[in-house]
Amino acid sequence: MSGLAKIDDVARHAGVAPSTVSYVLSGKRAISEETRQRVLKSIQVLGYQPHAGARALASNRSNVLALFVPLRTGMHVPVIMQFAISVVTAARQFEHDVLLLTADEGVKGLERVAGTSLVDALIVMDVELHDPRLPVLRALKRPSVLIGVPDDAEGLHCIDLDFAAAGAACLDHLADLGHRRVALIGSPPEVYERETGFATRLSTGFTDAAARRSVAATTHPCEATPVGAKTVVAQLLDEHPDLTAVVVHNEPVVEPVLRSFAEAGREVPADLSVVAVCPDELAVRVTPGLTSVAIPAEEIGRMAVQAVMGLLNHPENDPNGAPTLVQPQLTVRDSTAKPRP
Amino acid sequence: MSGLAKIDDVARHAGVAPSTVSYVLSGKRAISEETRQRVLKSIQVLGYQPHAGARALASNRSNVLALFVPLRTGMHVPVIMQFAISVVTAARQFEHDVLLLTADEGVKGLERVAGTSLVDALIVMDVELHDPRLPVLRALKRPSVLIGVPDDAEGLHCIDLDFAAAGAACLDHLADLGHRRVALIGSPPEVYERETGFATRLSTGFTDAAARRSVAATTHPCEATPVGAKTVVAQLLDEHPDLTAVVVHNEPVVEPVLRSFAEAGREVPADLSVVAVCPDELAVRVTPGLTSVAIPAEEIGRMAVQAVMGLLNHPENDPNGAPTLVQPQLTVRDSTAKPRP
DNA sequence: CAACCCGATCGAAGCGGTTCGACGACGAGC
DNA sequence: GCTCGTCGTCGAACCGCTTCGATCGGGTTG
Repeated sequence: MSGLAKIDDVARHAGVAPSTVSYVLSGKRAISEETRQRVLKSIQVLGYQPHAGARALASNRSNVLALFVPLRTGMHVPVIMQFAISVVTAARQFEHDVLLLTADEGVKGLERVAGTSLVDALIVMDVELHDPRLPVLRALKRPSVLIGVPDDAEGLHCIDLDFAAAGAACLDHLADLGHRRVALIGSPPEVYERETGFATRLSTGFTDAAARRSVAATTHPCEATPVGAKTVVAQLLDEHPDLTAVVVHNEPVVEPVLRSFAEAGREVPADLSVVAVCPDELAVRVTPGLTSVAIPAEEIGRMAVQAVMGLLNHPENDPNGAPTLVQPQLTVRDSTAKPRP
Repeated sequence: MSGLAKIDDVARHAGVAPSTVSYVLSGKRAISEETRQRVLKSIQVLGYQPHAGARALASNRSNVLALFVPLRTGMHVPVIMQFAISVVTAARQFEHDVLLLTADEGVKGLERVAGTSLVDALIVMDVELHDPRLPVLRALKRPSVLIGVPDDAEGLHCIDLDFAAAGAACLDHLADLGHRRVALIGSPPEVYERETGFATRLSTGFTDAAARRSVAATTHPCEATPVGAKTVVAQLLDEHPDLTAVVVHNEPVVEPVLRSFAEAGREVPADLSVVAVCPDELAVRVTPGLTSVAIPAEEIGRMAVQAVMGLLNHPENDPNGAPTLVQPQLTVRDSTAKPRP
C-alpha cells in the first residue's frame, strides 16, 4: 500500500527477474506466453506503474512531446485549440504526453525542454516566414516538426495546409461560375506585417489564379472585429461597385461581413457569392450555408505527430524533403452562384 | 561537444565534487561564494543543463504540473485558453512546466500521470457538480487544485470566481438603477444539464438577489449561436413586455443578443439595460461599451498554481478549508441606465 | 553422441542526478 | 593548549528502470 509498487516488487510477486518484467512491458525480447501472463497479472494486482523519470533516465526517452503555441494576436483561438487537442490525442496514440510551451519564455523554452531531455521532440505552431525559433530548432539535437511553412525550410520538417492552393481553389470556383471581379477579405494587418506565411500564401495563390483566369482580384486585410468588417465592406462597395464575389479568410469576421453586405442590400448568393476559409462548423451554422475551404486542424495536428514520431523512431529515413502540404478541399454550399447576367 | 554535459563534467571542470555542483544549483547547503562563482562559470562554459529524468528520479520531483482541460461543448474556448496560458506562465515562475491533458483519455489520464510520477501535482479545469474525476483526485497521492467548485468539495482544494456573487452584483446594480423586471440569458442548456457549477451558481445568486430586492427575474438558457440569441430575445419580448434589463452570461451570444434587441427597436441603454459577464476585451469592443463582470482568468489561473505549489512545498499547513472564491468586479460602462419612468 | 543453435530468462552495469553522513580546517571559548 | 562547534566540501549510497552479455535447458544437426 504505502508507496507505489516498483518493478522489483512485481518481479518478486511474479517470481521472475526485474529485467523480465521490463521485457514483458517493452516487448523487446521474446517472453514465453506463460511468464508473460503471470507478470501481467502481478502488474495488475500490484497496480504497478513504471516511474516516468527512471524510465526516461535509463532509456533516454521521456515519452513527452513539446508543443509550442505562441498565441499571437490576430490568430483564431478556437482553431489553435483544435490543433492542440488533436496533437494531444495523436500523441497518446504513440504513448506520448504533451508539454505545453507558450511564447512568454521565448526561444529559451525550447532550449530548456530539449536541453534537459524533458521532451523527445518538438512540435512548433504558428511559424512565421522569418521565425527566430528556426535557427534554435536546427541546432537542437532533437527532431521537430513545424506547423506552418517558413521562408527557408532547409533542414526543417514542415506541414501545413496548402494555402496557395486554397486561395486558388476559391478563385477557380468563382471564376468557373463566371465571376469577373472578386475580393479577398483577409487577416488583420498585423498578421501580414508579421509575415506569417499562411495569410500571404493564400493571398498569393488567390491573386495568381486570378491572373491566370483573367479575373480582377484584390486583397483587403481586415481587423477581426465587426467594425473592421463593416469598414472593409463599405470600402469594397464604394471602390468596386462591379464586385460580385468575395472570399473571406478571417473567421471572426465571417458573420459580420455577411451582415454588412446584407445591410447594404446585397443578397447572398443572388447579388454576391461568398466563399469562406473557416471551420465547417461555422460554415454550416450561418444562413445560407457557406461554400468553404476548411482548415483541417485535426488532420494536420495528427500528421505533425506522425511525422515527429517517424523522425524519432526511424531517424535513418529522414524524409528531409519539401514541406508536406495538405491539399485543401472546397465544399460547395449555398453561398455561391453565377453572377447576374 | 558530442553529447550533453553532465554534472560530473561540470564538477571536473570546476575542480569540485559533483555534489557540490548540485548544492550550488539547489542552494540546499551553504557554498562559499568563491566556489559558487567557479561552478557557475563552468556550468555556463559547458552549457550544462541537468537531465530532467535523472533529477526527477533522485529528487522525487518532476517539476511538471498536469493541466486537465476537458473542453466540453458550450464552453467558451478563448476563456479556457486564457486560463491555460496563465497557468503555464505562473508555473514557470515556480520552475515548473505544464503537461496538457484532455478529456479523451478520461480519468485514466489522471491516474497515469500521477501514478508514473510524471507530474508533481494537478490542476483540473471545468469542474462539474458531480464530477467523476473527484474520487480519483482524492485517492491520488499528489496534491491537486480544482478550477470550479463541485457539490462536495471535501478534501479537495477549489478556486473559482464567486459566480453567485457575480449574479448578485449584476442584479443589485440593475435594482439600484430602479429596474423591476430583469432576465438572465445564460449558458446553453447542456451546460445546466451537466450541472456545471458556475452556470447554476450565477443563476442562483442572481435569483436570490432578485428575491431580496423584490425584482421579478427569470433565467433563460441560450444556445451559443446567433439563432439561439434571436430565439431567446423574441421569447423574452413576447413573454415579458415590461422587461427593462438583461444580464448575459454567455460570451458568444453577447453581440447577437444586442443585435436582436436592436432589430426589435429596443435601444441600449435607453430602452434596455444590459450587463454582460464576459472578458473586458469584448465588453469594450461593442457599442455601447458594456457594463460587465469580467472573468479574471489570468488571476484565477495564477492563484491555482500558487495554491498547488503551496500544497507541494508545505503539505503541513494544508489550508483544507472552504473553496477560495475570487470576488467579482462589476465595471459600469454605457449599457446600463435607469429605466424609463 | 558431440557440437551447435535457439528461445527464454537472469544478473549486473549503467543512466545522471540528489542527499546524507563524514571529514578537515579554522575560530571561539575556557 | 585543548575541545567543541561551524562552515564548506567530499564520497558514496541510492532513486527505479533498461539493456547487454551470459547462462541454461533442449531440440537439431552431422
